[in-house]
Amino acid sequence: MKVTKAQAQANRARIVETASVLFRERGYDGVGVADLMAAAGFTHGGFYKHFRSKADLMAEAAACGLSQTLANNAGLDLAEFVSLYLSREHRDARSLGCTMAALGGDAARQPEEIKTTFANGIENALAALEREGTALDHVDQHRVREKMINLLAQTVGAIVLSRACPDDSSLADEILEACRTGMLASLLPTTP
Amino acid sequence: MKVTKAQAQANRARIVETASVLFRERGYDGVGVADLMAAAGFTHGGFYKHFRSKADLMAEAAACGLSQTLANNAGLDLAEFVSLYLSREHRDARSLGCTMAALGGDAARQPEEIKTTFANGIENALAALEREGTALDHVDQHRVREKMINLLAQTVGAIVLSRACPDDSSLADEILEACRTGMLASLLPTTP
DNA sequence: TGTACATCAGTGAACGCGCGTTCACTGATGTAC
DNA sequence: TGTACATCAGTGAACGCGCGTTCACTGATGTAC
Repeated sequence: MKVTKAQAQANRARIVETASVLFRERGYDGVGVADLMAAAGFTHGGFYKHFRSKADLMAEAAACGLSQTLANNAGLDLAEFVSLYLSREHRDARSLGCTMAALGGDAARQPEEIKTTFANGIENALAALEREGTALDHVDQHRVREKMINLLAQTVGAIVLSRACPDDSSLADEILEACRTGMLASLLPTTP
Repeated sequence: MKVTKAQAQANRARIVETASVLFRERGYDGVGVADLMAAAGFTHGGFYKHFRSKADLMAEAAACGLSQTLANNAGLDLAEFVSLYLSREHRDARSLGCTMAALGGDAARQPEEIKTTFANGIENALAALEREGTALDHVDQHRVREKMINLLAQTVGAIVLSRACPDDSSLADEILEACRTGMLASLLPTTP
């Protein structure tokens, strides 16, 4: 049952994408190689024709998820980004949402290779945010990067905390609302 | 080898405390019942004399860790809290640091019981922060809770992101610094 | 262009291992008299 | 207060199970002639 080179490459990419989704949904330890391969439409044995180990795939899936997160939010201005990111829809769609929020906590316990991947993902996210922040002329241009780090930390933290609450929890919604309100206000010119 | 009632109760408490530390260090899936009991100074068989299941212990350990976090930061004003929370020392001491930051991401994938425990922990943290925020008379008193949610989300998010970076990463330190600076500034009376 | 053969992506059984959990047992504690 | 017995926290071997990984095999693909 060999397959064309192009097909094999496409299959490999499908495994990585499937993994990036399943890991966000269930965590690195919550997805087995067999689960993963079945979800991608294969049997588990073929896994090692594509990857040296599960850890190797984890690193690739993290890179895939992080760049997908970046692409999902491309072209948004800061207010649009904050509104979408801090929506109930994003919070409830862990498997398709931000990889930093879904797996950032797990990354801390993973090998250096995965942490490096996350650091690159954070840098890329900051670069995109800084581009938008620079466009706001009422923001102190010497502090754009600092402000964008504040913004990223608060949005990621808000999603993490909101998801840690029970599904029907009013606190979960309040966290999103408070951070949305607070951050949108901080993006406006100061009106004393 | 029976043991006095008081001793048994103390042993049980030691298991819960040990668990709350190990879980923060390695995550819920990274600590086995046998590991845990050995770390607490017992053999694994006795575990089920104290707990119905590992999941039961996880909920108790979460409550223990969350209230320990609260106690650790009791009596600090907001500026002191921010400075300590966003220190490298706290970031690097996962096993003794904030449970929300260490396990908040994992809580999202845990049963409702654990999420309820986390929601209570978040509420308690907010209550403590609100008490301090109310003391600052330059803060709009109608928005104290909102501001404290912003503060908690940003501090937790900063630790999560900083820990996701490689150990020697300058980005990891930059995140802490930027959030410390930004938040301490936001706690001062506005000077336009 | 057609034929013969090597390659290798994908299959599915099997591997050792560590997990959560159970269980028969031990022996000091706590209790009944 | 002293003796006999039931209790039960803690022990350590054993359980089934699912994990990551390996392997012999299959058969279409890709290549050499």
